[in-house]
Amino acid sequence: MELYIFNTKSRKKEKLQPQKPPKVGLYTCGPTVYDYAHIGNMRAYVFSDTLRRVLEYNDFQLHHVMNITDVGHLVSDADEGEDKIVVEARKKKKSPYEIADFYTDIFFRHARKLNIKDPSITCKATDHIQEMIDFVKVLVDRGHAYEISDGIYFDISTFPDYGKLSGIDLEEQQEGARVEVNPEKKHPADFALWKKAPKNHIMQWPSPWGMGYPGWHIECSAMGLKYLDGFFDIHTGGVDHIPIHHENEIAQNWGYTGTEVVKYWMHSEFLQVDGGKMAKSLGNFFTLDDIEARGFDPLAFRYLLLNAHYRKKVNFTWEALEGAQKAIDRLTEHVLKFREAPAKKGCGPRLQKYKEKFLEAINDDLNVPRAIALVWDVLRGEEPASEYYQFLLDVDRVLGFGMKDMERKEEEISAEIRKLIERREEARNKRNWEEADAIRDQLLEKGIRLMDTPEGVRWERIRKKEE
RNA sequence: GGCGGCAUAGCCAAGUGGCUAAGGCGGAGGACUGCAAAUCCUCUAUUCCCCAGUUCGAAUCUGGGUGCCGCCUCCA
Repeated sequence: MELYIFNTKSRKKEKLQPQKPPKVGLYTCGPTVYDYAHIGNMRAYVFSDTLRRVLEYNDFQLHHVMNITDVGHLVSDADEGEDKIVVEARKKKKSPYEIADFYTDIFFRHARKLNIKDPSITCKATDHIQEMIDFVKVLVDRGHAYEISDGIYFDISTFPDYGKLSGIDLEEQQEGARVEVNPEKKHPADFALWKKAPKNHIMQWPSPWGMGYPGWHIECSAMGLKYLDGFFDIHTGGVDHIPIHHENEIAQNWGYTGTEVVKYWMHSEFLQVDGGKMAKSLGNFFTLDDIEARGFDPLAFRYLLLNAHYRKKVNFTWEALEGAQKAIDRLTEHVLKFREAPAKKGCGPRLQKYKEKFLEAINDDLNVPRAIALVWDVLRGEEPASEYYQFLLDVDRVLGFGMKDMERKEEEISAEIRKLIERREEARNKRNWEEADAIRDQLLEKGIRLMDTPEGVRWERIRKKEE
């Protein structure tokens, strides 16, 4: 079975042919850790996680590298700005390293709640300053970079293919439309490889060009080349990275190696909220903690994301999340039924069909929504049998809903509620329906829903209505 | 100003030339139940933003229109 993925560079689905099969080197542009990662950020990582899971499902040997950007992101203006982490540190009166560690921890906590697997290697920019300096030195030596008063810049005029990835024609770009261009730069699109630090800049390191700190794109090149042994089979990121960040990476990689080191570029689309951009100023800026605070399961959010293709914008609404939560709750119920089911003869051929269709879906540029539909076909269309349960566990290697560990929600209930449930049982035994129903309503008010099953009463906590 | 994307049922969304337009949520009806809940069954887009065209055949291709969104700053 062949795996096809959409390559941003060619704008086509291409058959995956890694340089050294069965190995696949995957690089993911990781988080900038000066603030909370929001649910839009998390979409990008659910995407790269899905990609790696699909690769693993196809028996590729995965080598997955992700960076942690803990330095070098300017506040606003490209030339006059200040490191975002530094600003944050100043505000909170902590060291930049403490700030970065704090948000890194939260990022991984959120990632794990979403069943995002840890990359093989996670690398921090601040741990690779020397590699970046060496990289820049080579670019300077080869004439791809030049020095001006505030730093070392890449000379894009030395790279004829600049703009190819995003299809940008440099001549037609409105130069400095939103940013003032440093007049010392040879071309407005020349970008910083190394910045000279003012004295009060907290994070700075010695370099051949004096004290300073690395430019914004160099870390991915330096660390990626180091940990992926000189070649990226696949490089992922959000679509916002295409025009600047990845374009610049390509340029500097080419300047450094004289060749293209990334074969497939893959980019995930944005998550929108209520059909528009998510922004702090609009008050629709959410983190996974917000989702949990409203009583939702992080995996409901995972379901919501996986229910849409990674190259399509997905519209986040609380109503949609409600639907996703319901879906995953029911999925859980079904999975449990299948787990408890005995073996059954004769499901082999049908099972085979499902397996083929599943592989066909995910290998068609990660069409996970189609794969999920298939799971429902099994859950709703087949008699529970252990063979199907094995199939579910198998596909869950890609979907990552944690089916193996799914359990009915058995949350803690207070003694008071337990007592009410018991009193209702007594009333029911006496066929005192009025009292029993009254207690049931009372419990519902408290967010407890009762279900009288043949095996006795069951209960579950329900989410309180929004607002 | 430049570039790009999208428009499929109340909501979230698959599908990109040809059997009956996936799936989930919601809704309706039925079974079950003391009544419910949960579960199960059935139904829920004669039609894919509009108009014109190509074609034996289009949600899918082409042209035009409308609407929405994003990017052009180191935001995934």
